Amino acid sequence: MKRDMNCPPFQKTEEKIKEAAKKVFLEKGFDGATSRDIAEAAGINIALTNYYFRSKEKLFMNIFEDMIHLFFEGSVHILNKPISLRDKIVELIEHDFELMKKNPNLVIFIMNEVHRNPERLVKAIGYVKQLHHTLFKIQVQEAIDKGEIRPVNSLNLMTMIVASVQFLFISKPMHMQIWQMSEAEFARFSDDQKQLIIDMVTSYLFEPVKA
Amino acid sequence: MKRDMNCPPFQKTEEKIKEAAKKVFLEKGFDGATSRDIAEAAGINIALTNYYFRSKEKLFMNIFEDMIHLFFEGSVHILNKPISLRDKIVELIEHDFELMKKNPNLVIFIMNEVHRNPERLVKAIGYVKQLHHTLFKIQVQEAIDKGEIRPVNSLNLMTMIVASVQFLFISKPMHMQIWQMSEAEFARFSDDQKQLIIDMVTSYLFEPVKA
DNA sequence: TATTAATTTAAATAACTGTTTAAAAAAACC
DNA sequence: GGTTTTTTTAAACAGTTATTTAAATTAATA
Repeated sequence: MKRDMNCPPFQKTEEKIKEAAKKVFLEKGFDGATSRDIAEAAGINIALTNYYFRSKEKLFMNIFEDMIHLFFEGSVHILNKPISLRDKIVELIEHDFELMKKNPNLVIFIMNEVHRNPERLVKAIGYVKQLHHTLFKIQVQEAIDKGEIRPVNSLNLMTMIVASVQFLFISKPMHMQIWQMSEAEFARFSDDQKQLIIDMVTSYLFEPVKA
Repeated sequence: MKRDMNCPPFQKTEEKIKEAAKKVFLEKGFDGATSRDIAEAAGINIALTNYYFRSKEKLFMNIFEDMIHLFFEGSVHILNKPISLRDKIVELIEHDFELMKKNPNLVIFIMNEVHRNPERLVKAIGYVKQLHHTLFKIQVQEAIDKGEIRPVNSLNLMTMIVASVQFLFISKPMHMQIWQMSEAEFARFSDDQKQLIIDMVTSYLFEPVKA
């Protein structure tokens, strides 16, 4: 007879595997991670990963989709919030920063896996189509028309913003190695960087220029 | 008796292997690339990679060091050129852009391998210590003291610049997928992005602000 | 409690990994 | 031309890979 899917044992192991797999995949990537790595990190038998997820590839895609979701959902939400353009830009930067602080190797993981296998993104993407038409895009165009900000393509602007934030965390290991930074020093450097980004972007856009 | 190391056959195979290995490693990374991949790409027997480079790890490090060198040498040179700060910033951005155009997956390769194994950077780094004291750093400080530019930490400024350029190419596969760009469209988008970076950075630094 | 289903285990699978071997081929040297 | 050295090859190596099997254990059900 069928088993109640809500009882602890089932959920617990499957969740344990997912958590372990997320950790290992984010650290080592798909190619660098082995089924045994994941099983060991989860403290379970190797066969269980395939019992619950059928294959390494399926387990990976499960987590990859979660990560893509985590990567985009917050930003998409903010891009469509009914707030001023200035506030929106600041909120975008600060949200992205917090996301990166909590998940330091989320970006390098996603970028590397998409680089290795772009087709995977197609399977996981779906709702990201919402990026094509956002309130942000409209607001930028309106602000330009009213002469409130300098003329700028909204996609270029958006790329500039996320580049500044996300590259910092992609290059974190390199920065720490080259400049001999501790975690605390990098955190301080990050905060300075965040402030510079906000300052530079808002100044560039909104500050009136001397004739 | 010893063989003349300058005659064609020796150089040719070793160079063939290096070229193939560079291609494969840059595409798939250390974990994703196999000895057989490289041998096949070079059109040679598998045993030859170990005959010439002793191990996959040694072959990788050989190429990794080249790539680190390629990654830094141009920028370090420009950072120390005796030209104006404004010209230097523009030249830095344009040089990095050209480098990325010619080697689209150089940055994601380096960032990912350093992320996977930071100790490797120590072995390959050496001369990058030159980054610590550059003419650029002095110039920024002088310009601040003279009130010619806004006060800004030179490392933060430098990071901002390379982030904008390099992130674009790290995220190239993602951009092309999400926005359904062709290579040509991405190239155009890149150029717009480059112009925005130059415009934003120089405006922010040099433009006098209305009281 | 007996039975049925779900979960976990150890062991084995076949394919693939980096690396080595020993013999063959090519080149260099006298 | 004959000998020695260097280069290339096919084959095998031992270890690891993802995945499967079939048996053992646990939990659920009636």
